Amino acid sequence: MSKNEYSIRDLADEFDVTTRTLRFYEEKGLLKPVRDKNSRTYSSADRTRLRLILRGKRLGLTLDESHAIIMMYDSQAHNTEQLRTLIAKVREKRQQLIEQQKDLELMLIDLRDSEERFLAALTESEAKLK
Amino acid sequence: MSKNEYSIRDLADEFDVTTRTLRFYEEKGLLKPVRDKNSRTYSSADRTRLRLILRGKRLGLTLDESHAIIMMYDSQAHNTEQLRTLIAKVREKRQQLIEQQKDLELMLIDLRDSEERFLAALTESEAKLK
DNA sequence: GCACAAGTTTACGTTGACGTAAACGTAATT
DNA sequence: AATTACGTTTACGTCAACGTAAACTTGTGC
Repeated sequence: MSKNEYSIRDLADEFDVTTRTLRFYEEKGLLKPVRDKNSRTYSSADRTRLRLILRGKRLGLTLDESHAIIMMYDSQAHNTEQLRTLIAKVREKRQQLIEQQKDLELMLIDLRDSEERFLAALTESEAKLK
Repeated sequence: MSKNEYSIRDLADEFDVTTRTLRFYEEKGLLKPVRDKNSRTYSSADRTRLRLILRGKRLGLTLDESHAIIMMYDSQAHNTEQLRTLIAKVREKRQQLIEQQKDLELMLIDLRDSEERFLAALTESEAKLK
């Protein structure tokens, strides 16, 4: 069974963030470590949330956006109405990411093209050196 | 032949940004419109750069990062040494984007999974209503 | 028992990416 | 000639996401 309690340093080291960042995320309501008056103890749920937050950041999401996604995951929707709006939100977010995926594809194509051009220019340039 | 001169309002409207934003990008060296003392005239090259910048933003790139990419594209590398370092930069950026692509895939999987769960909960919930 | 390493809170500072307001020029319309 | 619409510069304001410094508490080794 994998460990399910972490100190602030454990997480800071594992995810290469500062302790300040972890406290900041807590202040923002993104993490909820248990407080023993002089230290924080993070659960594996906190660890998972942190992983999601940082992944979100790498994709350019704001903390608020990641927060919204996490709350969707953690949601305990009971009635059908709540479930419907929740599903709608999930679909909207997915659609946004799919759009982003297209942008990413385009930028990768551009980069592939330019790499090719520079490679061609390079062989050309080397040829001149006989 | 498509138009190749644009006013600040043309571009602002087309890309749904404010004129302030366009002036800010100019100040940062990202756009270089011709100045006729009382107005800016943007070329189609400026328009292309703006498109790249905004695409970069949607992917979470900073203006500096987009700037770097644009300079790579516009680069007039002559000797083999310049070409080599340029190719290296392009490859590095590509690799970063490929990593981002993986993150995006993971987040999409998570969202698909949660959508499925909520859909299951919804049919469950509806069943109870007989 | 005392240094010291690692934790804590409080609070001001910083950077990026613009927003916003003031104060003004220019060109077209009325 | 005056209003209106759009442009300009200068400069301070703002918000997110932390950085950083100060001042303090709490186990831990020697």
